[in-house]
Amino acid sequence: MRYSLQRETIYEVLKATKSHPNAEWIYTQVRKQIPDISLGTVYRNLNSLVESRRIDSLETALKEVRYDADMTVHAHFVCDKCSKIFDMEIKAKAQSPEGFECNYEKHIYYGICKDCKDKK
Amino acid sequence: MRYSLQRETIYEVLKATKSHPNAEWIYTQVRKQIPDISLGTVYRNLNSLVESRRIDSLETALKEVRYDADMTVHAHFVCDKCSKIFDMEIKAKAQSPEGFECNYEKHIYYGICKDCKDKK
DNA sequence: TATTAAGTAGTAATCATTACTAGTTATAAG
DNA sequence: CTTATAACTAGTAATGATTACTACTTAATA
Repeated sequence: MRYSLQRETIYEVLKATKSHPNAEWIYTQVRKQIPDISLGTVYRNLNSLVESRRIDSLETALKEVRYDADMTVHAHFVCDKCSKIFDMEIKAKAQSPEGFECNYEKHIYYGICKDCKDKK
Repeated sequence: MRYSLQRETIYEVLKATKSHPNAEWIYTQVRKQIPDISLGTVYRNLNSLVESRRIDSLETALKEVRYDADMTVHAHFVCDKCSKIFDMEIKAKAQSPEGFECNYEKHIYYGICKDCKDKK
């Protein structure tokens, strides 16, 4: 894989937020630095970053794809009401079956976040 | 929610397999019992079954959506090569964070399954 | 057995994502 | 330093899984 300004900018933008954004948000942010970057480039690089395991992808209950550059092993809590995503410590641990090679793991908890519960 | 033959047939077909199939596969199977069921009906009912928590949905590394009627808490191992999905036990039970209401959880491990490793 | 709101088949529409094309550029070797 | 070339890009067109729509059907209740 060759160096590309577009890919590194995308990575830096994602690294700088804790908001677990979608591709459109990243596109908007990156355009502040590279105004003529194309949305296809954002998607292509997000995919290549996921594939090379520099970032993670996850999805909300409404099947919206979100991204996260924090690769320390942690879980996510996705609010079904406001779609906000919270980082969580890993509380559940499973073990790969004999002979299986596990490369990465995804732990997502779905429910109602504190803010949305309090609003009721 | 009213009874519907289509929904129950979809549920029974999914309940009867351990293959974690996609919507198309379920559609093909259900048509053996209800030949003129429409694909839209399958999607609509899979969504309503997920929403009412009678079934679970998960996705492969290639973003293909799969379904599972086994609602006992367990993890999944998704093979990045052959996309086959394996059930796994979860060793430690998870706990929702303070003030958060967790309704369901998803634990997915991605990697290479035994069969694909042996084939190399 | 009449009412009605939920569900359905069939088809059209959506839209997030991917594919395509002609041009650009990082990188490494001469 | 060239030069070669394969990776990458912008811009746009195409894709396809999923959803929306419409007229019709049916489960459930009184």
